[in-house]
Amino acid sequence: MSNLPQISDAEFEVMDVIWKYAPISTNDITDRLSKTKDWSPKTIYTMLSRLEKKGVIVHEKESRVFVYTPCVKRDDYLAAESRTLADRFFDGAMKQMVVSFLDQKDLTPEDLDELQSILDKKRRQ
Amino acid sequence: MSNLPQISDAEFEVMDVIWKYAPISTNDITDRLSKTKDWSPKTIYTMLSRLEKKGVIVHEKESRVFVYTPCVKRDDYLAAESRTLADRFFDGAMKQMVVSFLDQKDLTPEDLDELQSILDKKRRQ
DNA sequence: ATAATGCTCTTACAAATGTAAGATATGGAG
DNA sequence: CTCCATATCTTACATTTGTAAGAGCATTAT
Repeated sequence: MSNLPQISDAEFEVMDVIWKYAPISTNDITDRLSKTKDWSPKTIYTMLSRLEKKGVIVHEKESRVFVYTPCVKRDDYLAAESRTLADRFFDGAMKQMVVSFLDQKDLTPEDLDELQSILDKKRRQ
Repeated sequence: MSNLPQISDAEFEVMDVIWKYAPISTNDITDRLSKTKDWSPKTIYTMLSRLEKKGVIVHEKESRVFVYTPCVKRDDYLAAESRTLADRFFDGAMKQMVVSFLDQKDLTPEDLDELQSILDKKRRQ
């Protein structure tokens, strides 16, 4: 589980639906995705094969359709991606990265308050 | 500055040297990179052209060699990348992302203490 | 039983990326 | 003034990604 394969932007979108709704059939996947994306079902099928080839999802035949399940956890992916970001920008120092995020404009004072209390709890554990 | 072009993994490595040492000549770039990477100088030259075509660096001719300077800030890139990550994994909520980072194993109790005090300072501002 | 429908499989093709070789131009050595 | 070293420019080619069309096969409607 430590060496997750690279998945592309478009593949991620598909993956994300699977993470949310698995086990989920091809048709349900295309239905969900067509709400936000303008992709042909054929395109989505290509993504599914590629994801399966990369080993991050598997399918089972349920009656006559395919039903997909992820083989890697979303959290593991997130962890891998954040480590990559930390490696690139902070020489691997997670803490430094978090510090830099605290500086970013996206956080309101209320957010900071909330973070503070979460941190408090966490330190007490 | 809001719409930064996509730069690839390999391009990023080159970019990072330029961010650190600009203004820097082609040769100095290849020298620096050859310490960590096993790339032909030709390969690095290709990266440089692509980065320049993408508009993230510029060069000046200094006597007979090229000297490169970035046109985008590393911090802006970091901000863009972290926003992308937050969009993907937390529907754009930076705060949620920071919270999830606090949960990650990479942070020691000392890190947490330090974060706490940084947060304290920031909230007081 | 056969045709139509609708899944899945195979193939396609352009753009981006990783990786670099060969061609060309130019400043400095002789 | 000519040649060479070396830096830059052009071209190349395999792989990955975005995007999908067409072929093949199985199930259902007639």
